[in-house]
Amino acid sequence: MAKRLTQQDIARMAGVSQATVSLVLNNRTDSGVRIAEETRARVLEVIRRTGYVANPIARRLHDQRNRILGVFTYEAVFPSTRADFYQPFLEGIEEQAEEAGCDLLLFTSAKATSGKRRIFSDDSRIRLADGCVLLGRSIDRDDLAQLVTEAIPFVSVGRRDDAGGPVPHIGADYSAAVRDLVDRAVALGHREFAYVGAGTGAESSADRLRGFKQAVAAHGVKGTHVQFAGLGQLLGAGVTCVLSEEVSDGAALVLAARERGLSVPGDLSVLTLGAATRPAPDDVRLTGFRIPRREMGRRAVQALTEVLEHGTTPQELLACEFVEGTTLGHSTAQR
Amino acid sequence: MAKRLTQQDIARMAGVSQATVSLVLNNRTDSGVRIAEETRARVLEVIRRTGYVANPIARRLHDQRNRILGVFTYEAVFPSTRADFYQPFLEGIEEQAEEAGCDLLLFTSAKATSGKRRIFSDDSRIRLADGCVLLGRSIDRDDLAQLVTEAIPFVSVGRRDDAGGPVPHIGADYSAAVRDLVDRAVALGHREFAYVGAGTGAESSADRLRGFKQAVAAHGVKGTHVQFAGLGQLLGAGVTCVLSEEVSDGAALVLAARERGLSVPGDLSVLTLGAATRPAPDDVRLTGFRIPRREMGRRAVQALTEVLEHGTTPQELLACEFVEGTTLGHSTAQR
DNA sequence: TCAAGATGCTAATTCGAATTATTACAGGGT
DNA sequence: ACCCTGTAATAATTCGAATTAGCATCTTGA
Repeated sequence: MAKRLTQQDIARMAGVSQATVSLVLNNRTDSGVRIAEETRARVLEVIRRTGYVANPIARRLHDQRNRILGVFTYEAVFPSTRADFYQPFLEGIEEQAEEAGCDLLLFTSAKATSGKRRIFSDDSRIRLADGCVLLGRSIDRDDLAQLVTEAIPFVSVGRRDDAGGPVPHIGADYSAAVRDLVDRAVALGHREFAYVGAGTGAESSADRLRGFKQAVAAHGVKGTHVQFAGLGQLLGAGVTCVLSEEVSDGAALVLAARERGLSVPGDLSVLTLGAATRPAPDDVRLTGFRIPRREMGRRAVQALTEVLEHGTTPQELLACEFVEGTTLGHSTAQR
Repeated sequence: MAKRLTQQDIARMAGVSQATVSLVLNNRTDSGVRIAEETRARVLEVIRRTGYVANPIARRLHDQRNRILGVFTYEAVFPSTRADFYQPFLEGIEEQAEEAGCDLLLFTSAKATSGKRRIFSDDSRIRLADGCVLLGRSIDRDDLAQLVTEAIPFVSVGRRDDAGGPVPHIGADYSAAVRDLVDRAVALGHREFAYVGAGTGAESSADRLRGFKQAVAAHGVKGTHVQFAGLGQLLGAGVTCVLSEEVSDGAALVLAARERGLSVPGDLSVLTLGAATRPAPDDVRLTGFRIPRREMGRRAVQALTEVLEHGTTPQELLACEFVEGTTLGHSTAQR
């Protein structure tokens, strides 16, 4: 196995110094650098003959930039059970990284005792990358705080509360999206709402519930929040419009209603708030909104670039697009 | 932007020399190297506090080991149109990398003029990783040859012909899998076969066709090869069993036959050879074989480890598993 | 003829970590 | 006082390329 050629080798063959080879290679013609045409040709000829290519490692060492962007997730991203959730984000991330000429480093080595990955373990490799994109429904508070205090350049995909300082993020404006849904439902005559879902824990859940509460307050209508809900309780409470955090829960409600001989949206409207931690049946076309996952991925990488270049703390919420399904209709409840 | 910490910085903080930090970091306790427990603890404490991680670039410049494995594909892997193909491979790769404690570097930066990625461009970053897994139906011959001549540690997922030397690979034994299918069909009375598909170009295609030709020759039965085939031509030629390289083509043949009022496998048997470059309808349960994609990914990473440790050139073909569908039956052709 | 200026190239340094050779210092034995 | 042996840490060098300062050499112009 022939050892890889170095600039020193080329220099010897061309009878010049290593510095000259470097200058010729980088075509440096600017201030104070001059190489005789004859010499330049001679060096280029040797390079051509040998097929020499500069060692990118050495080059990067000098440039102080690895052009590597890290992607951290608490779990493997490729298994098909996770793919539905991660893929759109990663698609955007990959796209933008490609545009920026950066490679993506997946922190597959991050393994903790419990099986779940941790950003900071005994031998954290997070700093391998120039910066890092964080992906996941919720992110460990301590990890976040440490990222902030250690001033590691990173951007979270998804809004995050402060953790010992503002957390750079590109999120989805769930709050506005939910308000919009309530607005539409109110316009269709609905006055009795229910929010089904955690509404707490992850920021994304809290944001949705907050939007819900703001909207019902603004319209002066009735809105209740339940973590889990059977169809019976909801109907018994006089609810005419249900907002379900989880897509699959919403779909289940629709199916349950139909089994009871009820019409959706004739007797009950069901809206979904886009959370898809579980696979959902695709035969129910729920009305709700689309989370701009791919765009979030793209913007996160762009934001990370800004962090790296200017040390800023970008925070942005992207709008969710209304999705016209078949599960929102006029309220039929008597006033 | 906060500059990245160096060993020098750690050394200053701990009141020792850079060399000491390096020794502590690498836990060097072998011949002639001694660090007092007290000093070691002090250094480790600073490292822990700062979250310092060695610059992979510098590290790699000196020796060669990052615990970073590269993954090269000629196209983006996350878009949903590609995901079906890449995902199972990547799942295996990720799994094994996690086990090996390595991070994965996706070469998203590799961009060429034509839009299609190239392994070796002006500024190839392939050497950033310890080694590299190559993924794709077909891989550029020149790229392969250069990998071999430059002695870059890599393993191809999928068998590859020699390219200026043997190419390390973990492939699927398409040849044997196709022979097995023909064997089964012959046992059911089939004597007139047709192979539909490229049968050339990518090694995976050539292997399938080769297996087909070997099998029909061994059984002394009739076998023709057509790139594309209409159902009419096949039936007109007396074919009773069709082997379709592409899953979607096979499915299309089945649907076409049924539209003509023919029974599959009553009047015609259709086998698929597992190539899935296009999405296929999932309502046709084709008989054929399963390509062990995930296992190939796993083995490829294992093989890469061997390459890195022993400089070997592993070549292995994994068996494909027979898939009992509903499209292979007894031949009804008169003898 | 000599200083000023242009030209062409190279020596030396830098990047960050790993490694080898070497130094500094303690205590023990004679 | 002297040498010897451990012990603990550091100085110096290496990897390959990029860059800056600077050294020769050759023209000019007065």
